[in-house]
Amino acid sequence: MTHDRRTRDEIVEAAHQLFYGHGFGHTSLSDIACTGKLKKGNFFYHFKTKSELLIAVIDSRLARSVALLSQLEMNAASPMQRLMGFVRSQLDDQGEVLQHGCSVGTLCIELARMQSPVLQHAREEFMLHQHWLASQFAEMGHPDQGITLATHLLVRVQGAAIMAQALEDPSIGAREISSIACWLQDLASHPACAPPAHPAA
Amino acid sequence: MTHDRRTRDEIVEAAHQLFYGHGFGHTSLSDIACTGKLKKGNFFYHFKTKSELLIAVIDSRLARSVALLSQLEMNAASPMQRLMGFVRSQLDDQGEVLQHGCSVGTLCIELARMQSPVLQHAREEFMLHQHWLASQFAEMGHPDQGITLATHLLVRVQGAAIMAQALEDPSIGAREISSIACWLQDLASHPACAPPAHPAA
DNA sequence: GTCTATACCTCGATAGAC
DNA sequence: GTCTATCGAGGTATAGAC
Repeated sequence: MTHDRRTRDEIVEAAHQLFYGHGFGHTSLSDIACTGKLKKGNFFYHFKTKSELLIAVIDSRLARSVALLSQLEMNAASPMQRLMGFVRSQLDDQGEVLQHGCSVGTLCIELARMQSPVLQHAREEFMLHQHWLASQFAEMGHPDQGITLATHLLVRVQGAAIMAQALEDPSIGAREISSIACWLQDLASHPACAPPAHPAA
Repeated sequence: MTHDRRTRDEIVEAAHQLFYGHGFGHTSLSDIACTGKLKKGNFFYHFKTKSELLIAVIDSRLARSVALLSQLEMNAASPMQRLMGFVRSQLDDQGEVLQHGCSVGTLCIELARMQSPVLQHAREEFMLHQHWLASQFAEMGHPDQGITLATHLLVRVQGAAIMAQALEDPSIGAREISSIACWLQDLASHPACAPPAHPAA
């Protein structure tokens, strides 16, 4: 039972790494088997299909995201600090995002193109981020535009991740961090009712 | 000879559509054969490998991009109008980009994950856009920051395309167009030597 | 629970008739 | 130049011994 659970988690972790680095479609069960100690034929004791394995991977990512966000809330006092903490966690020079792209974004794109029903589940991580960011913007004094501003922030983070990966230039991440910081500064100094200069509709 | 060329072009066009909509890896030669009149086994008279077909598709896309950019130069008088013309061409509500993502961005991501040598070729379209945009920014009075500003613009466009596709919400494109318009307005009203408020490093 | 062996499929690519 | 037939590799998934 417990042993069951542990090897299952090991499979999920190995799959997470490979799906992230090479994509879902281009990762075979043999690839996953190679990294671990298990043989290929044994996956189907733990998961009925490859898609079910993917769902488990997404669940594990969601749990990580929840942990990250709550850690940001504990470590940063102001909404502005929390927002910048989020941005840095995504676009850190050392992080994987600039190298492999954002795991959520790239997965969603791949699943959308495959017309996979799992897309809906993968999307939940985006929405988790979106609503957390929106609540930070609300606390900053922009309750009505929370979702809009959150989406705009995600647009920038995703765009930076793509361009950094496509052009193999991690400095794009650092530059976008600075740019976002400027934007948030502007936003914070605006009164709540006035339309903010930038991501307004 | 001429007939040769025409069926070849038809294959390239069909492949372009399918690679765009479903990705390179998830499009089989059988899929391409289904849309056209040719049988599968016949591809290899026109292309030695599937990768070679991909290169031909990229070449055709590059030609289209060149045509688009020169058309923008003809139709718009000011750099600002040209920049906005570019942004609209990418994020137009009717366009394919919001539905399928940007063809360049999604292809680069997929090829990077496959560690395909063709990535370098696919990247050329990004660089074409990047340098054209940079020259527009230079003409607007920001010659030193041309590439930086161009990259930032691409970050936003790519990000909007990803988020629109991932969340299946095309309105993200329209909102990002407005946001970029505001940013460019700000930029235009700044003197060349002063650091612009937003995408500065 | 983990292994080996294998069924069954689809893919990219080749061979050779026409 | 286009067709049919087919090969070999590699994929997901299953069966059954241990």
